[in-house]
Amino acid sequence: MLAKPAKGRNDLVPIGVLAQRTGLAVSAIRYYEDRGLIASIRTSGNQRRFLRSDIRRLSFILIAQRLGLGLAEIEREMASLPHGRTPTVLDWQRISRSLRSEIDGRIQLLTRTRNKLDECIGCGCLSLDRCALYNKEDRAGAAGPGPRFVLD
Amino acid sequence: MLAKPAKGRNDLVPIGVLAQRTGLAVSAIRYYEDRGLIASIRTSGNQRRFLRSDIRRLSFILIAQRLGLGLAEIEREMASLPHGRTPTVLDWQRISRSLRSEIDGRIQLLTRTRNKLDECIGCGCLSLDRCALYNKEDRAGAAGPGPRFVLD
DNA sequence: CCTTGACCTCAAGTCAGCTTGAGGTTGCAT
DNA sequence: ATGCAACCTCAAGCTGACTTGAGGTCAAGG
Repeated sequence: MLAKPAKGRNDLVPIGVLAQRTGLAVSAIRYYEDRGLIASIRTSGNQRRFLRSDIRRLSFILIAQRLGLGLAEIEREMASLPHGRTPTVLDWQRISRSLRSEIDGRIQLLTRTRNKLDECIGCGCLSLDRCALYNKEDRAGAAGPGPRFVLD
Repeated sequence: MLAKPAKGRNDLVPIGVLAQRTGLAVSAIRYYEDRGLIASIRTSGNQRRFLRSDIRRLSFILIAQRLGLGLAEIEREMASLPHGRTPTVLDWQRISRSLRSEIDGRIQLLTRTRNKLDECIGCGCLSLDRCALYNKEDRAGAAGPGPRFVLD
């Protein structure tokens, strides 16, 4: 019994394993599948089986979410990572660079806001017309969409 | 009839004026009133009348939202601004400093994340166990809650 | 054989922060 | 006096990202 039918070299994993490895809830993974973010095949008993590499796909989703991307955006970004292929280093580099510039943008926005707030601290006007902090020009939300908001 | 009932020195304004001055939708202002963020009195005909100073309260809400605070948090912060009193410069300073540290935190978090991402770009591992980007330690969401998400 | 736990589907619920709609009233200018 | 914009209430809907619940199946160990 050295060459077991694919049990020792376990390529296909059930949903619970994915959940455990990623920290996601099972229901969340099913939801991602519905949304088309990951794919599965079914056993004869209709249970999902995922590729081990989907752990990486999920990791990617989690990371991207941390950066404030919504699932739709992630979906777009993921379109380039073929289902069932482990993302190569090159894939990952391309995407991380794109994420990096996302973060950069957010940091800049926040920094600008902070500077304005500093100007404002001495002022106290709170005038929508004059306040540097609140002008229509660059309303662009320091906040992004997010999964569940953990902040404390 | 020199002393008109408070018409010339228009202290009380209808909801539409608030909306126009703040850029908020009328429905949003009513919603805030329901939530207890601002208060109004009614005319004999059951229409809301707000204090002019509520423009400032609303401004404050808008600014705080931009910084990623949720209405509940804002409510808390506002508890110190008595209804119907124009926030003093001191009120505002205290609060803005508190907001400032909020922003600081967010910037730091993002910056840390960016650094980790940089480390990761050369790595490409995407391993949840090893990846600096994704560890349970400081899961704390680069994203915050937000009103409507405007990003582009 | 039986239980336990992991799995399945599908519908509905949750939270935040509003908006939309239906149906009705007020207030101000002409 | 009348017209009409601005106001009112209340209920329901929406987006995003899930969770929860009900009701059922599957696989393995004792």
